[in-house]
Amino acid sequence: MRQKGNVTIYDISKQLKISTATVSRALNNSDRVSQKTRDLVLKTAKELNYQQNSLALALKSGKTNNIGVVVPYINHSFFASVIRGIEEELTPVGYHVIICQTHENVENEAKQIQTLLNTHIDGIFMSVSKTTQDIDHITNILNNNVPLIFFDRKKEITGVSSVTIDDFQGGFMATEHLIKQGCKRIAHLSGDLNLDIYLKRYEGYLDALKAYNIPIDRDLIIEVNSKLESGAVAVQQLYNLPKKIDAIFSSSDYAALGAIQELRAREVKIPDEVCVVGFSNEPFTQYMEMPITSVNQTPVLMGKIAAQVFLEQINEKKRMTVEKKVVLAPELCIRNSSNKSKIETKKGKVRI
Amino acid sequence: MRQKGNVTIYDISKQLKISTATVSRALNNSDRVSQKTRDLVLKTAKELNYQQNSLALALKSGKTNNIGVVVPYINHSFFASVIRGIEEELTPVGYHVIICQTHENVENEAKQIQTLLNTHIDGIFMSVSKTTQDIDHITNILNNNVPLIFFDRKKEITGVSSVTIDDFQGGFMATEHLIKQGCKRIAHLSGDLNLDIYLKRYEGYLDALKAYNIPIDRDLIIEVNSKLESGAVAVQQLYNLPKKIDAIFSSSDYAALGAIQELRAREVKIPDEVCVVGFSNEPFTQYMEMPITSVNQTPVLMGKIAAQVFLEQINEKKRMTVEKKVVLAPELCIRNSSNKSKIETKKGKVRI
DNA sequence: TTGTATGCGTTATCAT
DNA sequence: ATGATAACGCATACAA
Repeated sequence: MRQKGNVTIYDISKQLKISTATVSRALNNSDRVSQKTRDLVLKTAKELNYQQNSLALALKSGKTNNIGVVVPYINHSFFASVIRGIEEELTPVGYHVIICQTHENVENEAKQIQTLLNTHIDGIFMSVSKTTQDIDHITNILNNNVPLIFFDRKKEITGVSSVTIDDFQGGFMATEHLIKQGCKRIAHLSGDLNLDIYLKRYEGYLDALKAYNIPIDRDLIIEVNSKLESGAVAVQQLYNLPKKIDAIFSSSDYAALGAIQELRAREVKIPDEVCVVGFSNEPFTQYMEMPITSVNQTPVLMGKIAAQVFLEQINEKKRMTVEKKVVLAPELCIRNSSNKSKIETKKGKVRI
Repeated sequence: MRQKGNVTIYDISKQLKISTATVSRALNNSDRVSQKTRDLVLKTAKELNYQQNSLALALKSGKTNNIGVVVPYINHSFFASVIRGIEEELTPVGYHVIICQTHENVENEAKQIQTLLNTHIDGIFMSVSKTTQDIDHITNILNNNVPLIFFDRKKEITGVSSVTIDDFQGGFMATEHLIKQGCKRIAHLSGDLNLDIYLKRYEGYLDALKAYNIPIDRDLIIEVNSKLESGAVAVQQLYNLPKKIDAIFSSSDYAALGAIQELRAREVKIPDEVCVVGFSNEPFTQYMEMPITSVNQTPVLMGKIAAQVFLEQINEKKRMTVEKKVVLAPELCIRNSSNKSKIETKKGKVRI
């Protein structure tokens, strides 16, 4: 008794007086059906408007054609753009993208992963939460034999592929740019150094200073969060120092903006007296009256590459562990907040 | 032969030497099991780390606990925030959120809906694409007996619930605010008037002018798209008119920003000579050096309400058609671009 | 209170 | 080339 009116291979087999097995074979382009029956099946399938029931297929094959994406917040510009990239790459090949938020909380992260595994997704893309130290819930993904791809924020786990940008290079490029603008006392607003991305940007900053023989002054390095206020507070702190700064490289666009607001309140001329560079290329950086120089992480591309890595991985999966680390080139978008001499956007180099 | 190592109710039944039916009943809190067996089942289920196979359940019940969200672009601030709201409301009750993009293209929209229906989602949330005229692919959702909730951009279809903001009120509030600032020649940058939301904002604008006995000047009404350039072009056009304007109400924040840039290029003082109000409360509006007054659509709330409407709907579903239209109150965020006299944010009223 | 048997829609194995 | 049937894991109508 068909209640939902959905037509199945059984309906086709009944109408054609053949077995469901033959119908299935015809539908799946098996070479073990005569051309004649195949045509007949295809024809009546179209007539009856047959749609394969993906649920039955999923139960049988264990493959749902769903993938999960786990991020801190889905409406943060960066993550939303990565997800866009993933969707655009995976939808055309038949996948559906399930999104989950962790709110930067490990417990949520673990719970989301658990429910994803329970619905038998075919893969998980994730950017770990800031509070994630313990990784049992992540290795659990691998134990379930589900492909895992990190993007941006990752943990070092063997057998897990990742797509990130070269944060070191980003930090280096930003700092080098400031140096070439003639800046000598360059402050750095770093993020939480327990997170790899912020550590790398910080190291890039240090390395650029060394490369140009500029002494490192620990007083100029301040840890902030990604809030406007903390950028403002940092500037206050910097202006309590005896010697003035002439540039700020911030690991966060929001902190950079807060810093700019505080500088302006102190009537400091930007970029003439102080140049400012942010990180992430948040949409607002380009819309300001004084657009903010920032490092573009090319999030949509990052999502697309992550999707491609996933597709490669499930194809190659012949009982062997595949691990691929893609490192995208950051792109320095030079804007008025640091541009004394009208230079153009600089691109870094890709490493794979 | 368990290949995936996944434990099933069969494993439990075998170990306990009882039937799978009893195990199933115990697991589902049926009252037709003795307390003793129930405890035993629950205990061994925990020991064996039993996880219900949601795929089998889905095949059996026809309910997947997945819902689909169809939007033009997932990384546009407004849509991303609505999705966030949906996720936060639905995840706690066991749903997964699948996202799909249409790129403002009807064919994509139809295709996305089709594949969603094919995976048997339990509901669809959507904001229609700008190019959508024909709605057969949308009514098709209802034919499949799948609950549909519109948010923001909707079509008039009986039996379909929707959550929107009161765009008319938003347009009215914005215009009234400008009038109270002393503005008399208020231009309006409208969006595509085929879309309901833009039409309503436009009507709110007209109504406010009438209410305050300000003559309507057709020359001051210009249709733009949501790009910066079109806002700038509109200003050029407005400044070709013999009489000067003293305010702009734009249905788009982007057009408003473009207008501001052009005004500034012409050295027009904002807000003293011209006040500007946008719509959508895009993040950048508050981060500018001169923050832009805008109408907040409270997108996260919109998503949460939409989710709640969905949950009500599937509960009440006793063969009757449920249709609920929720209209949220817009919130005028008054900022420097229109604030000659330091007023605070105004809230509208909710209609249900 | 518990067990047996069936169906959800498909594919795969084995037989014919 | 085609058919019969088991299996995927679960819930439930019906029996006992």
